[in-house]
Amino acid sequence: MEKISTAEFEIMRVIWANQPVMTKDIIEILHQTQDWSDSTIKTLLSRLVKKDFVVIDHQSSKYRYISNIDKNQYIETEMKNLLEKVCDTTKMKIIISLIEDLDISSQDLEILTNILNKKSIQEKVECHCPKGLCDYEKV
Amino acid sequence: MEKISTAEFEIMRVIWANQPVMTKDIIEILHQTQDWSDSTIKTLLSRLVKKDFVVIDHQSSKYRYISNIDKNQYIETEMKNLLEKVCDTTKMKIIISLIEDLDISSQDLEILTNILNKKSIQEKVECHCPKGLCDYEKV
DNA sequence: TATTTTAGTTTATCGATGTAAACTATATTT
DNA sequence: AAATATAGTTTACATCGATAAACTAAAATA
Repeated sequence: MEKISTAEFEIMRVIWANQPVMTKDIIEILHQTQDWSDSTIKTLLSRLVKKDFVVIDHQSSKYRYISNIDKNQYIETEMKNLLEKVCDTTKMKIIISLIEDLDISSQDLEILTNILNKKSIQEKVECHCPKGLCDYEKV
Repeated sequence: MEKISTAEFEIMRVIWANQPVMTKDIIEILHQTQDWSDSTIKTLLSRLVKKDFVVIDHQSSKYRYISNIDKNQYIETEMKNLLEKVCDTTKMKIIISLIEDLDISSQDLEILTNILNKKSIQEKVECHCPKGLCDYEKV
């Protein structure tokens, strides 16, 4: 999958939060946090369009940008990719560490509890690492 | 923090799983999965040493490499960085999605349940996004 | 110790990313 | 329609990452 670079992500943030939005506004909003020239922002924006993360909404003969991917979906996918890099036996432990730092609403807790109740719990989770590439006993 | 690039990460995998390990073995193991020349592997290895992710274990006058960071710790940090990019109100929802795809052992379930029980649950989690940069109502 | 192995270093090329000036085109307003 | 504001494109350059050849150094072994 194409990736969104760090700088490009800052553009995406603005689009996600304000779409449909025009260049002028993107520039204005970013000037509050980034010390970038207008040109830089335009370059990044055009790269995002080229990568198809952003599309142009051509209503009323104006250029207004809208995102072509869901932010949370994108982050979730990236997180999944990271999780794939560790042994199956360790994934849940990492998730638990993340949860320790989060605020939880009663609603989310309920959803989570439901999922946990429905899940089939195993005595032991199997490691599926390729030979010579597992480290779970060593970490 | 310095980052481990995609290619470098493949070297780290081998080191984590086989440390202390010497270049020859790293090369041999990687040849099973990567179509890289020996040179490439050596270059990547030297960059990792330079970035201090890997150090040399100089026992018995041999070069043996060992990692200087914990793998799970590294992945966890990267995941935290990703989570920081979304609104506080959404973080837990993403984590829940991740959990849906994971196998859970009874032990991990117990740990998680304990943590959840101890956590103070809020009626609603507050959004702390900077003005004009939140999208939680729009996603 | 002379010869092989195995390692480590230097140098290089190519594509992606960060950053931006300059130039062209299209809307909007006068 | 002319003038101005806004947008979009081209070009550029420096740095970083992926990839690797070539060369040097240090172990291991014959």
